[in-house]
Amino acid sequence: MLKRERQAFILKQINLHNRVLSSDLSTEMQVSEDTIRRDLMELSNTDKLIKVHGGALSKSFHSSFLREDIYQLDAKKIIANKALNLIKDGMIVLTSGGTTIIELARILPAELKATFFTGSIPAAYEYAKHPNIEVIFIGDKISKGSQITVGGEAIMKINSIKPDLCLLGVNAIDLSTGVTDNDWDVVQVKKAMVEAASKTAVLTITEKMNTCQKLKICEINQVDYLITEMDHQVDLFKTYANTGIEIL
Amino acid sequence: MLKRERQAFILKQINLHNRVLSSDLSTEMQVSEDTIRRDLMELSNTDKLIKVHGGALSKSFHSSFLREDIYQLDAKKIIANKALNLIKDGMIVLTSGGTTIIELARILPAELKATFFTGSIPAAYEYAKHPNIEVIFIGDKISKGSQITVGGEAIMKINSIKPDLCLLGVNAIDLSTGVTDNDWDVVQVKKAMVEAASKTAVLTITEKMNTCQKLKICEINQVDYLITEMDHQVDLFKTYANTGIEIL
DNA sequence: CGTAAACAAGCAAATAAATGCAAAAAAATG
DNA sequence: CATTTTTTTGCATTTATTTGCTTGTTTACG
Repeated sequence: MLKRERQAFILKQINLHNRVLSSDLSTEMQVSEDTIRRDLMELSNTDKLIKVHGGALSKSFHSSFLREDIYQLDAKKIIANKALNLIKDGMIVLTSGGTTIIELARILPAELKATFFTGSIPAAYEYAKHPNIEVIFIGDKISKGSQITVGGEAIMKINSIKPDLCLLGVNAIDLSTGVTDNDWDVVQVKKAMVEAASKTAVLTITEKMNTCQKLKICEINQVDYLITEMDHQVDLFKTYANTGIEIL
Repeated sequence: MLKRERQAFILKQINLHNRVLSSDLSTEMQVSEDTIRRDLMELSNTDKLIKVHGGALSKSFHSSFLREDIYQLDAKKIIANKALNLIKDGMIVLTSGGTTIIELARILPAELKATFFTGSIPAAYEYAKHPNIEVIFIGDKISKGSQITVGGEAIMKINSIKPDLCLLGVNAIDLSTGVTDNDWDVVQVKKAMVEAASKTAVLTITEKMNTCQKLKICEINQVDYLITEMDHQVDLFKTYANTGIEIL
C-alpha cells in the first residue's frame, strides 16, 4: 500500500467516523503504529485533521460539505446500502439530490461501471469522485435551497433519455396521496424523472412515511421500490406492499 | 512495446485500479523501472495522473473541495479581488472552473445581482450559496479530473448565449502561442466560452505566464483583460499591454 | 503514585528517485 | 543510401524516502 493511499484511507475514515485510533489503523492497514503516527503527523501539519494522543479527530468544522448536521445519518446509510442492490453494471441511472442520495453516491463500490444522470450539484460531485462511473449533469437554472437543477431545459433533457432506474430521495410519501413535495420547480423535475425511468425507487426515512405535502410528484403505483432504514417485514409496510411495491 | 502503448497501458491500469506500482508495471511490461518512472513523470506533467513515491494514483481519486491544499491561495485571493471590478449589476457572466474562479465565487459581494453561467461543479456550488445571483449550470458529461462539463451539448449551449463577460481560469498563457491547456475536451469548451462572450478576462498566477501547453484555446488578441496577483506596472506585462490587453 | 499505552528521536535496512552516461533505435537530413 | 541528429532506454552511482525497531521519555488514568 502506497503512503498516499494510506493517508487517503485515513482521511476517509476520519470523515466517516469523525475519529480514528492509531492502533486500529495500524492493524487495518498492516503497518506499524510508528508509520501511522508519522502519517497523522503529516496530515496534521497540512491541516487535514487534528492529532490527539492515541489517534486523530476530524476538523470538519471548516470543510465545505458538513456531514455532522445531516439528520438521521445512520438511517440514511442503511437506506443507501439497500439501494445498492438495485444498481447493476452497465445501467443508466437517474437520481435526484438530497442527503440520502449523496450517502449512496459515497458508498458506490469502486468496481461498479454505470452511467449516472443527475441535476444535483453535491450528488454530481460525489459521483465524479468515482473511478468507473460516467457522470452526466442535467443543466439549467440551479434552485438555491436544494442545489438542484430546475426548469424547462432540464425537463426536456430528462424527457429525452430512458434510464433503467430512477432513484428518488423524497420528502413525503403516503398511500393515498402518493409522493409529494413542496417546491414547485423541483416537483416538475422529479415528475419528469419518474416518467422517464423504466423503474422508480423511492428512498426515505420512515419518519417521512405517511406524511404528505402540497404538490404531487406521482401516485404510489408509479413507484416500484420503497427503501427505508427499517426491516421490510414491519407492519408499517403491509399496506404499501399490497399495492405491489417491493419493499427493501 | 512502444512508448505510447506503454503509457496508454499505464493509464488504463490507473483507470481500472486507481493506482499503480512502478515495480508491477516494470515486470508486467518487461522494461526497467527507470523507464516506468520516466513515463509516469511525463503523464504527471500533462496532468493525466498523480505521481507518488513508489507509483502513481488516479487523478479523480485525489481531487477535493478542501481549501487547505490550494496552491498559492493568497495570490488567487488577490486575483479574485481584482476580478470583482469587472463584474457589474445585471451582467451575464460565463465562467470556467479552477481554484481561482472558486475563490472569486466565494468573495462575490452579497449585494451583487447578476446571472452566472458555469459548467464547473465546485464553482456552481459556491455561486448557489450567494443570495442574489442566479446560477445556470451548463450540463453534459462531467470530466473527472477537473469537475467540469465537457461535450457537444455543453458547447452548443454556450454557443446559444451571449454573455457580457467570460472569466477564464487558465493554465498557461504566452505572448506568441496565446492561451493554451492540455485537456482536449476542456479546451473545446473554453474555446466556445471565449467565442461566445463579448469580453474575455484571463485569470492566472504569474507563475503560469510565459508558459505554454499542447492545445490552443485562443490567441492573445482575443483576451481583453489579464488579471494576475502582481502590480500591473511590472515589466513582465509590458509586452502584453502593448498588444492592447488591459492588465489589472 | 504506578502502570500501561503512546510518543519522540535516532538508527539501519530496504526501496525509490535523481543523475549522468552510453548503447541502441528511430527519425531526419542531404 | 549514408550519415547526422534526436529519442529512447538501461545501467551504475549517488541521493532521498520510507519504514520498522530500539531506547528513553511523556502522557493518561485508575
